[in-house]
Amino acid sequence: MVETTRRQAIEDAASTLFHEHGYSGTSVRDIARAVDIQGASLYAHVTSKQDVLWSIVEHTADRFETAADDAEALDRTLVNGPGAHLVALVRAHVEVVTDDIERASVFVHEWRSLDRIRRDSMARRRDAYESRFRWAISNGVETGAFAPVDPVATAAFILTALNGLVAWYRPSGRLSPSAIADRYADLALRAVQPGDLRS
Amino acid sequence: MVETTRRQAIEDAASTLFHEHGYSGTSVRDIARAVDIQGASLYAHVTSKQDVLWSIVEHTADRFETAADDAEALDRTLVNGPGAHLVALVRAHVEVVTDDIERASVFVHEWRSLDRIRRDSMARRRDAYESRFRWAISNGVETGAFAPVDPVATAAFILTALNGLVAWYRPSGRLSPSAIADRYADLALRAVQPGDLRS
DNA sequence: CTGCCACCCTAACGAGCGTTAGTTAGGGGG
DNA sequence: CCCCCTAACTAACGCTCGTTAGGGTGGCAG
Repeated sequence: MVETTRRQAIEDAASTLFHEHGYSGTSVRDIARAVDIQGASLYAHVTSKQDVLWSIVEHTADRFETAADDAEALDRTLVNGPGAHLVALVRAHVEVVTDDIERASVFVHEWRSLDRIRRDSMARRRDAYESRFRWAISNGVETGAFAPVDPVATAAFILTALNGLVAWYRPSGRLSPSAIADRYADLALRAVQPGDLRS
Repeated sequence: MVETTRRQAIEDAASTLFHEHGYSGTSVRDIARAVDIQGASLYAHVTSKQDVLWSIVEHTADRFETAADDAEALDRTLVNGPGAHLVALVRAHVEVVTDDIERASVFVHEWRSLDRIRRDSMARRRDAYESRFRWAISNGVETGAFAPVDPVATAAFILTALNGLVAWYRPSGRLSPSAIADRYADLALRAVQPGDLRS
């Protein structure tokens, strides 16, 4: 990662540490040490520890939303059907996560450490994001393209599976990001596939 | 929750607080306050904060393993086929989570806060547990009962979806534990169902 | 040469951390 | 009546926390 600004280097270091030890488990001096600076010197670049967390979380929220926007725009749901729509959302999500697990992990787990106002605003954005999945699913259910699954539970199931990537994905692992995207898109699509179950 | 011993009350309170604010985000004095005691007085019942976490995590690990044991014993895999096996594992997991989300949540998220030795031992147990899912899946793939999915990625997908329950399940929510178990078992089974995908 | 600005330093603040030590109050059994 | 046990207390330890204040240095623009 080639840093352009000091501020960016700090956020990168903070992302790594928040990912590994959580927000509460990371001290300002830990972050400073990672960029070879005294703890107090951080405050020349940053207004507070909260501010660093917020910056990471908000930026990552933007990335997820933009990726979903692009996927939906490119895919033109109405033309390609609900299956393609769901697959596009899944692939977009996997790509954002694997492109920067550390920030994605902070986004997924540490938003609870935001102060009340910011946490509430982030909760709304997360809910709106989840609604895209709910809508894609209920749309497929209504048209008969999908099995008659519960859209809310199904969206939660799929989305938490996608977010679970942050717990096990490693760039050096066996599966490349695109291989994971393939498998996860396949699993998500199968999960809503119509037909009687052979148990 | 009717407490029998003081120690149990402390672990209950700690589970709630660890669930809400994480291990690092919870102080010994926070736990003490929740049971109406001075911070230092906790140490009459507990040897350290780590010890409380370990106790919660280990006990919950036992519960997951026992539930899976029972499910497999009751289901007699070889008789009922891989689909029933996978469904039994999924239902057992959902039941443990919904029976005590707070402890389950601590188990899922806070095991990283254990000291090295205990964390390593817990990592091994988690891996062994995940292997049950991998085995059930690869077994189904080999016999042709399931689609030719990647057992490792699929087990991770399903298991992280199940663990994701701790992020959204509330006892007062719309769906009862058994309704969730139904839906999640259905989704997991569909995800490995053979057949060409309609996208 | 001067002034500014980005950058980092040391020192310190008050609060809180996990934990130890020593003590006290109350109650049941010999 | 005394003894010990349980369960809690207060006080304090050394350390770390997030954050503020104020000062210094080096390079670039005027």
